[in-house]
Amino acid sequence: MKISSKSKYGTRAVLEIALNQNSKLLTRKQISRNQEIPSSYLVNILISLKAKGIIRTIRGPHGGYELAREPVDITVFDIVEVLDGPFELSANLNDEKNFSKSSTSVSMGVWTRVEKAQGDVLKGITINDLVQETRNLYSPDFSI
Amino acid sequence: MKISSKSKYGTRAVLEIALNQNSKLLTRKQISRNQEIPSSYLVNILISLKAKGIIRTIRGPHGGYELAREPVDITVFDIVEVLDGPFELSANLNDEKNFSKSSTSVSMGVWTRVEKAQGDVLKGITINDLVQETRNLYSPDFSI
DNA sequence: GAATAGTTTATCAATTTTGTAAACTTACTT
DNA sequence: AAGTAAGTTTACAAAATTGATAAACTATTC
Repeated sequence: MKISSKSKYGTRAVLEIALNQNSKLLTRKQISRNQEIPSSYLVNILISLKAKGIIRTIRGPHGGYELAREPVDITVFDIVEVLDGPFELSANLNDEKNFSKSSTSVSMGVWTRVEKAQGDVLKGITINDLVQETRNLYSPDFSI
Repeated sequence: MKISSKSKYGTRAVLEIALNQNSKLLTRKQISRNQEIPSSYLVNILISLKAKGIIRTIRGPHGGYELAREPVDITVFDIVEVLDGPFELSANLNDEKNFSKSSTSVSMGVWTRVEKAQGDVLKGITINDLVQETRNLYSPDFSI
């Protein structure tokens, strides 16, 4: 799997929405401006995130985007899988055809292990974690 | 970082050379045939591997390729770094420009952790490991 | 010096990624 | 009900990357 800028944009967009979840809906324009993501590219990303049930929308005037689940229930893996997925381990199978050859099946095991490690890291980070980290950076705890 | 088929070809090529290291040099044609890698694509891969000191060559008739280091001293990370690198963690810095913004620097931390996890897996697997695994598959130990 | 095998360089086609545009739908407001 | 602000859908296109190929070149052996 690859983590393209689409996933990076997507993660920042969801984080942006999460950071404002108590105030109001965010419009695409606001997300685009605050996170410096091309607005017409952001369209595609938001649509995908909605389709996967990560964000929710309200149309019409005063509409916008909000989270569909609690930040603690959204992992970065969820976002990356939508935007750069599918993250299935079997993806490698199509890649290296002749896996009857033992050297091929052995090397395949390497890529499988790498993907698993990636996935584990991404599954271990929730949007809530990122919100907390961001708040800590913004107003750090200056306890001596 | 992404692991393209270039790295996959490269790993199989080095493994192929390692599996034959006691017998003789392997020509590009042999590697190409045995591992089903397009010969003219393999050229580029072998050149890169040589430049990085992973393999060594002898030119002229009866020439070919051999390992430049012991299989136990070549990790898959070495190979992937040559062919899909650079694997530097700072690569993300160019990616997400405005990292003065705290949400950006927070999300960057995610990708850094993913790359680190990937790298750790790749650094933990040597060509010697792959040779052993391949031999085990080829003539397994049938102890009841 | 002829044959073999690696080297270098340049190019090209296919794919993927990134980004844009325009017509369309929904829903609020007056 | 009309106007407007928002999200939706579809299609397309530019840019970058990847995968692959070819041809001229250099070194080495016999």
